Amino acid sequence: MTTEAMPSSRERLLEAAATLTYQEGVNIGVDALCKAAGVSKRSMYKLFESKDELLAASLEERASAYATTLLPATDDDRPPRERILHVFERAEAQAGAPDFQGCRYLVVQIELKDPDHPASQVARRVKENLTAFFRTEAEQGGANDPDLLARQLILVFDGASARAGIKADTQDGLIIPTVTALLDAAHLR
Amino acid sequence: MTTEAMPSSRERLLEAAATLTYQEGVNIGVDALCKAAGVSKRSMYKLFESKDELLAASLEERASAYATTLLPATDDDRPPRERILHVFERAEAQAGAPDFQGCRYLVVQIELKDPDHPASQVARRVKENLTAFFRTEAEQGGANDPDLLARQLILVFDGASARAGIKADTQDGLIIPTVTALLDAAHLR
DNA sequence: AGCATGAGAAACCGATCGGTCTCCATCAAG
DNA sequence: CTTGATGGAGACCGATCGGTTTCTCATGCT
Repeated sequence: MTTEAMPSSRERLLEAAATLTYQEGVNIGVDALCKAAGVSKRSMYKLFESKDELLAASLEERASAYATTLLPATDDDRPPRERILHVFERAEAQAGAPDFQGCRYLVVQIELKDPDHPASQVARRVKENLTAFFRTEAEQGGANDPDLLARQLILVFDGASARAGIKADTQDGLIIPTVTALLDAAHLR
Repeated sequence: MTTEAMPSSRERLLEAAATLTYQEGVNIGVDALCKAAGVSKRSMYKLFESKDELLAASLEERASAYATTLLPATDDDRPPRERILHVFERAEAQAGAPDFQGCRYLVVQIELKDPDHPASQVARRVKENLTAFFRTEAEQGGANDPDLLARQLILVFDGASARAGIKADTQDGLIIPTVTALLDAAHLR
């Protein structure tokens, strides 16, 4: 039972990195991260090569949970249209949270302008996986141009995330009609 | 003639701030800004209250040129649909530039998470003006729900900007079909 | 009991942050 | 020529950056 109650230094660092870089930006200091995690810098630098690697690892660790949250369950046998809409319903729900600042995988790529940064590479992979899901569904659903539809959907997904992150729009009643219009235009079943 | 040849310290600072914060992020140092502008810190702090105000002023100064570039000419009497598409054609052209990093007014709001930052306020106003243009055109064009269409369009606009900024998509043949689908769905003339 | 290991606290490193201040060269008015 | 205002160069301020090192102490193994 103690296995759950006491997260390791590594887990606490990953948690603090995910939370603080999301709230404060990637320029948050190593001192602040370690203090929040209750871990000394010495220990941190034994567990991770650098701050950059810590940031990348914290994104990596959340990647599967992120996919699980957004994507329909593996035994979900609804048609592609509903499976795609499911993703946007989840996204809309997330965007409604008061502390939502936009999809972390988008934000981190914008803040770190370097595409070669380890964290940027993790973020890019996460987005590519989501796009691949859209493309597969678009093919399954017989869309006119599955690749175009997938690109349109990730475009709307990231746009909604960015707009919600800067609190430019409540998004109420915005995303679903937009996605529906695109699905209709592609004649997706 | 000398009026053009020799930009003032103020102009050089605004230019350097716009260029460097766009390329390197808002965390670029004051030293670097002043060095790039060929202006001493002493002079900079006489011309501007703070780095934050310099950043805000540099965004403000580009705002009208930004609108002029994107929006159709005042004597452009094409129907709303073409006037809206004009904006996205311009945006697509900008996104194709090799050094394009996404709309600066979006990026600056994401990087400065504080909505009260003077630069964030300038950026928000610029976006609101663009949204207002979309809404006006949507009304003129008899869209089903002009407000919804305007929100959808700015959503796509920012999404495309963000995706292009992180170089996630070339955007070739993506934006125009997407916007067209939304205009059709809204039955815009 | 003795000793190696590991980790936390914190000093320390050079660099840079935003911002202020001193020094000095320039230049125009008298 | 003298004087005073201007502004550039850059030292300087305390704070913080990412990262390293020292010191200390608790733990556990033999």
